[in-house]
Amino acid sequence: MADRVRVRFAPSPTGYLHVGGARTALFNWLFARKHGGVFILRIEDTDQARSTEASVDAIFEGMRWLDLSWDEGPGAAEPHAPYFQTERLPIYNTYAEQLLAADRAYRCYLTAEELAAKREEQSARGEQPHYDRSWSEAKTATLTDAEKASMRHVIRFRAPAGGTIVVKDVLRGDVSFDSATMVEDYVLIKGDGVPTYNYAVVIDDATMDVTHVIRGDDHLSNTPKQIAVYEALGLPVPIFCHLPMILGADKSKLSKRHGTTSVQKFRDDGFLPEALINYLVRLGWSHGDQEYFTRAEMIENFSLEALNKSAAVFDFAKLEAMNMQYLKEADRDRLVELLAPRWATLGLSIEGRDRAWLHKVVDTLVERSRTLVQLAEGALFYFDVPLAYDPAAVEKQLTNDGLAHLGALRGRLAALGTWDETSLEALFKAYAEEKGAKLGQVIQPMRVAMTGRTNSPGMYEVLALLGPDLSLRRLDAVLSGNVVKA
RNA sequence: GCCCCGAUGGUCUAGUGGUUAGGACACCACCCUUUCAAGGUGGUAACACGGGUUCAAUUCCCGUUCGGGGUACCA
Repeated sequence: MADRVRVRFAPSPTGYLHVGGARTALFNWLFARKHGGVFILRIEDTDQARSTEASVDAIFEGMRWLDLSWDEGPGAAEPHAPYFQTERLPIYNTYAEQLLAADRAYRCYLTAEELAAKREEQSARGEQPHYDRSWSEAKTATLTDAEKASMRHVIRFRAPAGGTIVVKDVLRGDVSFDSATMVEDYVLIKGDGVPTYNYAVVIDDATMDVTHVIRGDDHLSNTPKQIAVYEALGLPVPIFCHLPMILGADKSKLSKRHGTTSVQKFRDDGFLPEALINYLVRLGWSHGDQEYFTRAEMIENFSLEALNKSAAVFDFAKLEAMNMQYLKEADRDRLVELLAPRWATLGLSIEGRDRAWLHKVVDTLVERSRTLVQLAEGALFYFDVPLAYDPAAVEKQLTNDGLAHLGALRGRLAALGTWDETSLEALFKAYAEEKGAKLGQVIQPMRVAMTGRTNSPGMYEVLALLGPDLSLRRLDAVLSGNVVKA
């Protein structure tokens, strides 16, 4: 076995990149980086019916977005090519032949229908459905060579007669399984010549010199089956680390019905990749009380031993809170870049807009937005577009009194020499004092006139960013009753 | 059914054979305040249960309960 750490992420391309998979990839990636090891990406596409090319692309795209680069695999170095299981069929066959020759595997000519029928009978008799090992002995003698060659069959593993198989797991310690009950004569190569997961994963990890298998908890129970194959082949067994699962609010395995689980969807929903990564790394791993980590800090402090053993419930609210913190600290130019296409979809163009103006717009919105979506939508009123006035806001603030204030303010604003926050603040305060009104009584109607809503960033900064022209036009529209509610 | 894993506030978690059981999110209150946020301060809230071991168990052991996973020609 290689003395250098070699780990892998081996997703099945049967959908988008799931956050659970992303976290598994992240832990593998961190472990590799921490130990100067190699991070491999392998595509487990043996499920012909469900695997799609689009999913493969989604995995690449998701990994790249999260900045989880792989050292070996598609598009990277390929010393152990190929990295798609469906392209490795000859390799699985070579080892299967070896197993066959050593009588650690045998061909089973039972058809899927016959198998199903037997299972049904067993259930009817109150037994647990199981393969009865009917082809375990040299029954092939009853078949001619021609028949053997032409008949569709599977290759089954000849499970060890008995004994205990111990899975050495970094997190759970030594987990013992009784091989008599846990390892049956399971299918290695399916009737269509494609290997099953439990077999392919062994051959791949062994031939790719994987030293540590870091994967989801759901694979722990299958590990003894895999170890039995390593042993039958005399291959070195890697070190295992089974990660706790990620659950939904109802404590069942996290799935679509609990909310977003696709990495791409999180991106589309306006999350920053570093926020998702930071949230994910804290799901099952911790370093004291620290909540926020830079990539360098994660690598620096990561260790398998510090992983948590119990499953974790995915908390969307906490992810959002983290995203807001990352949004606040994000480079403003980068945010503008990310926002531009979103604004474009909303019909807003930043063409010709001053960079400083855009930065200021983002500044006023960033601490009241949990996602880029909220940020993009929240900026609508800053652009010269017709506003959709919130009916409740209009009713509450554009009253006779409110309108009267706005009317009185109109002239003063038009006459304002320097249109900036300081001057605007002075103007409003002087006016309110003069009228003996509370600031809120004059600012709230103004807010509704300028933004169509009762809540917004500070009024002075909003007006300053709107500029005198647009501000006055909106004021006039409201004063003339030209208000479109929505 | 059988096998395996797990259990600290609602959620993510820190932690210890003797602690006022700590932090974060969420929630509540107050402060700030032109609204909404953000920010600040404070608060409600947890060691699943039963047995052991021990001077002392949240911590170690066993059992129970509950949760999760596996038991495919899915991965």
